Amino acid sequence: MAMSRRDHLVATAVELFRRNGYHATGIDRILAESGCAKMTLYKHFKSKDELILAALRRQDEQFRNTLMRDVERRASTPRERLLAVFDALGACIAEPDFSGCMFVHAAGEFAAPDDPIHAAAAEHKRLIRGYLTGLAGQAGAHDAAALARSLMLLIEGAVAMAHVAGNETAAADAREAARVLIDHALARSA
Amino acid sequence: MAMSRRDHLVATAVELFRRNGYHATGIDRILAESGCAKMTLYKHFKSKDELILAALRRQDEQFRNTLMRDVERRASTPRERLLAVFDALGACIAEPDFSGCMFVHAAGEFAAPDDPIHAAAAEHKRLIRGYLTGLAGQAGAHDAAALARSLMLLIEGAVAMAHVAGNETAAADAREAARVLIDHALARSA
DNA sequence: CCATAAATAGACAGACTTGTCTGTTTTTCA
DNA sequence: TGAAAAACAGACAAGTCTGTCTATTTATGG
Repeated sequence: MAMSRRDHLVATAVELFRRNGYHATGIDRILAESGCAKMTLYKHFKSKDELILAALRRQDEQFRNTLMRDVERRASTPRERLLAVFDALGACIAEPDFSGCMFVHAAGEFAAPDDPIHAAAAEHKRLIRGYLTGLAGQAGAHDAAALARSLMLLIEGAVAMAHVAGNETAAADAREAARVLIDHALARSA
Repeated sequence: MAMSRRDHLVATAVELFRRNGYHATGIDRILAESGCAKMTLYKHFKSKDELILAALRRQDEQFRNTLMRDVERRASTPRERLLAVFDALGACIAEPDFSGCMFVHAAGEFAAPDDPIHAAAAEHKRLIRGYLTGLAGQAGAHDAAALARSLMLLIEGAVAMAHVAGNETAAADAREAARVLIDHALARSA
């Protein structure tokens, strides 16, 4: 089954927003790249901001699904899965067109916390953190939420340093630090 | 001594770029806010991009000076100073107009790694990391660079999570994780 | 005090932006 | 096949953007 015109538009938008930013990516560019007409876009979306929101929602779902599938494929025990998150992260960062976290960039370009776009980015981060909290709980951490929060910092930091500073070792650094924090959290809980 | 017209322009640009992003902040807004004429701007800077570069350079210097002064004031031993970095970070995040890292946002809006603006952001991160490496070395870490890289991830992650997701505990979480990583690194080196 | 430099206001060009409108063509589906 | 829906191309409006230009006013330093 072929992608609907709407989906095609959103998929193109994700790629362009991810690689070039939100304000710097014009509607016309998205239309040209996707081969859609302008009226098709404005039939499906009230405004560019709505398209941005749709792009963020799509990327949120796809990213989390890919992450969870990857992690389950890579490891079977909860503790190993916490570490496998960082292997998946490393693969993501190593991709040739890696360009940082489009949610962080969205929050940067739409800085007001009550902006729906900023709020969508915030929700994405909370969902990822929730996933980590679940894994940490399964692993037997005494304070699963605290472990998840600290691992989340390593993930966000690795993405930022890899993108901004081109730090090639970011994911590996994060994995090693995560191992120490996980061991510490699980030892304390035992 | 009053600020030169040029410095005033750059200081205003820093504030507006930091709070509202780069593409979203127009030249006219900067001029209105600073009370400068357009020709004054274009006498001092060849283009908006040059003004952005000057703003990043100014913020880099000011941020690192403030950080180092704060850390030295807060603690005296190298190990305590590594932790004090996170106290300074907490104060920075708690400020009412905190709006994330303008270098990360710059890299997001100017994604090409060879863009001078992206390069300036990268250099800022390397300088901060270098500062941490120095402190880690003084603290006696066996692999000072590795400890600095992991602490850097916590810092970047805390800034991102505080800004994107409004995570109030980010700095405290980062500090606690840093304590574990520092203890681990110093124990291994002893 | 006067000459030189710097900063000013404001118009202007040209390109680019989002979003609307019209009319035609294609697709879909019954 | 034929009617209804969807997508199409492209012009257009109204606004914004950066950057240039001119002409006037303000500072400054010898």
